[in-house]
Amino acid sequence: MGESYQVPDKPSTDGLEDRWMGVWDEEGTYLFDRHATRDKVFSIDTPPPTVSGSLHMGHVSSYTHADLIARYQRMRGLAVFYPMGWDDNGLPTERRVENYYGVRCDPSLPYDPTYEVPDSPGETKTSISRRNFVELCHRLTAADEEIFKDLWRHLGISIDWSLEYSTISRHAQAVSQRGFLEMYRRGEVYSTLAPTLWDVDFRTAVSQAELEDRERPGHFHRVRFARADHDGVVEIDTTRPELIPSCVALVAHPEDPRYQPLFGTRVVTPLFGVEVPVLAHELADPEKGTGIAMICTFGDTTDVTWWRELRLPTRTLIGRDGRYLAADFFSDEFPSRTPEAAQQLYDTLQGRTVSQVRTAIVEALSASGDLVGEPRPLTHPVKFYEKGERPLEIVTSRQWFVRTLDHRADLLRRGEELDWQPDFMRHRYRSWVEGLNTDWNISRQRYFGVPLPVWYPLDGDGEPDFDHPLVASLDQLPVDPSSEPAPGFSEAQRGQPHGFIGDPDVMDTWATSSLSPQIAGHWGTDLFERVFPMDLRPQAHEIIRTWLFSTVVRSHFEHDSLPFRHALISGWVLDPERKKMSKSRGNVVTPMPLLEAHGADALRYWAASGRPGTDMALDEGQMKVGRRLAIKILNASRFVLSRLSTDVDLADVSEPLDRDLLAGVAGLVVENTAAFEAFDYARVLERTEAFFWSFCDNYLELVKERAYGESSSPPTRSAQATLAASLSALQRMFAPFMPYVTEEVWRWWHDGSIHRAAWPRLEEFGDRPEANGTYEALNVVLEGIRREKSTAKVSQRRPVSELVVEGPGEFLERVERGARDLTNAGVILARTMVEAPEVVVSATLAPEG
RNA sequence: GGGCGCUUAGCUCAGUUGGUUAGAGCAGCUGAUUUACACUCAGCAGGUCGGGGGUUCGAGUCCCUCAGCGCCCA
Repeated sequence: MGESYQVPDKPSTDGLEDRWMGVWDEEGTYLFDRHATRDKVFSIDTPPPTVSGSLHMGHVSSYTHADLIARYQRMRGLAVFYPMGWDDNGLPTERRVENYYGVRCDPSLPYDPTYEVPDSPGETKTSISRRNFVELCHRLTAADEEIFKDLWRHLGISIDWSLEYSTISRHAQAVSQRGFLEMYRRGEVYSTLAPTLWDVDFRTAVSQAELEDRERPGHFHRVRFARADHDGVVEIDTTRPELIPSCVALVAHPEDPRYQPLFGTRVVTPLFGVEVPVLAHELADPEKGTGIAMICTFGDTTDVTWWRELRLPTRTLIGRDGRYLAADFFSDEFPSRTPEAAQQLYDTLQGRTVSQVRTAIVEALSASGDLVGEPRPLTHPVKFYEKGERPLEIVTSRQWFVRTLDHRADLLRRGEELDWQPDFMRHRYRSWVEGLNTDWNISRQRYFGVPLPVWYPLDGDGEPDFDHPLVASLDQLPVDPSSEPAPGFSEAQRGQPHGFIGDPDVMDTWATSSLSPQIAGHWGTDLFERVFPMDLRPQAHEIIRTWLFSTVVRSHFEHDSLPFRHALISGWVLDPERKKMSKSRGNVVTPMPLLEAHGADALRYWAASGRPGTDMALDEGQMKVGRRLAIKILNASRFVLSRLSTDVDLADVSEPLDRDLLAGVAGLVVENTAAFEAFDYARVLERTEAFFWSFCDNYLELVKERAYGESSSPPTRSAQATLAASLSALQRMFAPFMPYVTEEVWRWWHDGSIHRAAWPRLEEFGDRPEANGTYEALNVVLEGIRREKSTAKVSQRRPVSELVVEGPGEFLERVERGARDLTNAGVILARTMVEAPEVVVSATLAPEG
């Protein structure tokens, strides 16, 4: 035999991560080939994580899943476009900056170039200018991004870091603003003054996608309205008596016989004496309360629907800070029959919060006798901003909207077109699109975001003309309308009659991240044509209605296509007791300590057991198993390679056992390839691992003497060639899962990275060996021998003085074909084969000594 | 209220189109021991596949129904 490979004496998993991470950087292992044509590219629309959030095990799991696919496709020979973005713009960052530095943004303050950040946040928040605030946002997110990047790199996520971007970068801003302008040009966005869901603490509009219902305790109050022209009263039930002064009508179902006589008549609101009509509408629920409800402007989204469809007046009470505004009960807006009393009461309410007013009104209703009975407690769903702490109010404000409702049918069709992994996730998308009830509000009254690239002309009185916005030109992007003048104007004309004002708002963060393919792919360049539509969108299921939906919307408008072909949806990581991890439960596990304790390959092993769409429990036991597998790969590779000739030849594979083993490997390759194509990475790992463990415990035990005997006889060469071919394929099939240990063992006998090596193909195995049952038959006999020895509590090396194998003729033939290896592995001194219908193995053990 | 998913060994999960006696890993128990690996190896034990009903020669798998858990939408 020729020379053998140089392998370490005592291989270890320690230090593999630092070594190979550096080598991959130096060698550019994961760099995208920018010259590859679209058919040779596999492109991934990587989720840009919110860097202001904390790192959690969900990141480890979800990004590992995507990386498994990326590594597989790279080994298939495709140029993998795998960028990384950071979502750093938006409210989460602002909130983190406010808490981290103890500051608050006050846009009315001038920029202070000498501003120094305090060492620690003070008791009360310091007000700083918008520009100072934005600078702090940049500073903190830059630091946060380094922490995230460190985890991704250690985990071995095979990102091409030259493609890194962030959603607040100038490039992303330019793309985002261009996307807006293109939609504006085509009439897909519009601005309007409309009732809008509003968070009174963050003082910004929020979109339907950011809502969540929370069960909250409340009370039903039965309130008496007097009929305007007759004696008698109408009783309504409401959970929001504080809105009585903004009541504009009562409403009941048109079919409801109790209220049909009242339709068209008028009633008078209690306490405030305002006359309002009684109207009919299908959305009134006869089952709820007394079956007749008050419509206020605005208590909830149903009020908005009624207000719009019944063309009711607006009586605004709640301001953007959640406190009661001034109201004039002597004016036409609040036409009161008893203005003095109404005004007197209302003046005590002005400036107070919603909950304070509720208490006051209930007291007043009680005193006036308009409250019927006691308030009845109930639990009901209340709409909250998902990041908010107080119920949303509805305020009237000017906002930019993307037209989604008009395109519902097209968007549903896009959802059907998309390949969902797992398939049932398509229901999430469908039910969301079917339930859309407002267009997508993309403007936010916040600071750290992409500005709307829009100005408004001022008339002679200095009033803005919102219906004729001035829009930026494409070549000036990115643009900040609050510091740059509108096209055709000078900065001196800002705020002047016949001048302009800039739109003060920024875009919703999803309005930017919905363009992640265009940002990462550099829309407008040849790169974009090479990567779009993306092949894969990996993401978590809770952002189907936000990120996935909004990306589909933008791509549908802009490119008349889906933004990606396959959506790979990850489940959640639950704590070891299968409870959802949350800060309030205090059961959140951060990845870095686990990564240090078990190693990246081990964490990836655990993550890879989570199938798409399935929640998985955090399981350190699985990580330990993963680490053991990594060590086994190391040791087995060392054993095989340390005495393996460097000039083996597959044509030398002649022994039936070897041919059978190779047939098994070839079958595994076929299965694994099909499973990976179906995104079933978990099955690939499971099967490869099972095969590999048997390979170590059975095949290696059977052939070690033959393979590493002194001679270079045909049986020895056959075993060596088989070992080389099978080890090579197994290492490569493990490579996507355990990038570090496989790189280590691969480099013992190859130049270049295993992660650039070819995924195993059937053709590698020469003349396609066919299974002949030898391996299986020998394993059955070995198992019988081992059982005898184990039962006798003796060493597995104890010789068998007499082995009797009974079984069908075909079985005995198979055993006979591997008799030499069996004799070596089982230490068999004598053997008898007996033809029989059932397989029975009995071994007489030699005496000790 | 509508929808989706899950329920298999103590734990975490496989189980492909219905087909021998339902599998794996971990944990448990019993052993082995020095040249690949103690981060090892061998063996053993452990399940009326959530309940009920149905289709079928045959059901963990298909249908109906009930229950529990989780989630999505309204």
